[in-house]
Amino acid sequence: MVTKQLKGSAKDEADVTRADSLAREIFSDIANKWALLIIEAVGDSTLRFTELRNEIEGISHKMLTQNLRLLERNGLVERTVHPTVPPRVEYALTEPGRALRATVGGMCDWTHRYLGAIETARERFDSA
Amino acid sequence: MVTKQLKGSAKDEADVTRADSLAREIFSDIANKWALLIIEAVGDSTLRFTELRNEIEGISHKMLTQNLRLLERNGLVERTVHPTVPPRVEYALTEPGRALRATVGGMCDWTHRYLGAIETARERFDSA
DNA sequence: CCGTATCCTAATCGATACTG
DNA sequence: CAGTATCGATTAGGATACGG
Repeated sequence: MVTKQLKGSAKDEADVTRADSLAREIFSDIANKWALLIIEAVGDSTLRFTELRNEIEGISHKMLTQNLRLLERNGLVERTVHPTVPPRVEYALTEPGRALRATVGGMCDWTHRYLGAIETARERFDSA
Repeated sequence: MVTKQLKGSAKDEADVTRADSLAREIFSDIANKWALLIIEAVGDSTLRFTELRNEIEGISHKMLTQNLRLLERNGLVERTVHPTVPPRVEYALTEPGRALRATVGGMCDWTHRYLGAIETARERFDSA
């Protein structure tokens, strides 16, 4: 259960408690706008920093590096530096990254599928 | 493409541009830790405010109401007020909400599935 | 080209108190 | 019980500048 974590620490449950806490931590790392958009943007490609920046509308230099580091740390993204000058740095999804990408793709599909329904819901809500 | 939005407004592309911008807006609403955890927590149940609060470890009163409003506004969650005293307010997923829940469930499964791999990746990363 | 660091503003969040 | 409002404190995030 990702919705639960850190609970009391009866010695027998110490491990599952730790796992829950870790699960939540990972979930919190991943479940944010920029991280998910990056995963979606990389997809099956191998992209350079600047290419990613152009691919993801509105992301700042800082947010991109920050989230790429985060994804790299959690092993979702692999970073390859080509020691040329000027440097060439490429990003690609790892196996875990591609696995997550499947569900992120689902979220994107969902967004488009329900776009109209959501717009209507918003209008109803806002006029109340 | 959820990764793109607001682009230039050549009159022919005005509609798709608007749709992209809306898609991104919705995606940003939804792709946050608390919103996703709430969706996961509600699931197929009908839960009261306090039940939800207990279900989601670490969420504050404020974050819960705030995100419930957000989900309600976007038509993912249905709010039912029973005019008793004390009041009884129940939350359940709508059809769009349940559809999204499927993919959120996928994210949670993913988290548990790759827990070990991620922990290892982190250790490697942190010792560098 | 890519990354880090700094500064500064805006947004987030928790705690608390108050209403129906 | 559920919701709103307010207030500090923390953090996120953009802009900029500089180094490899």
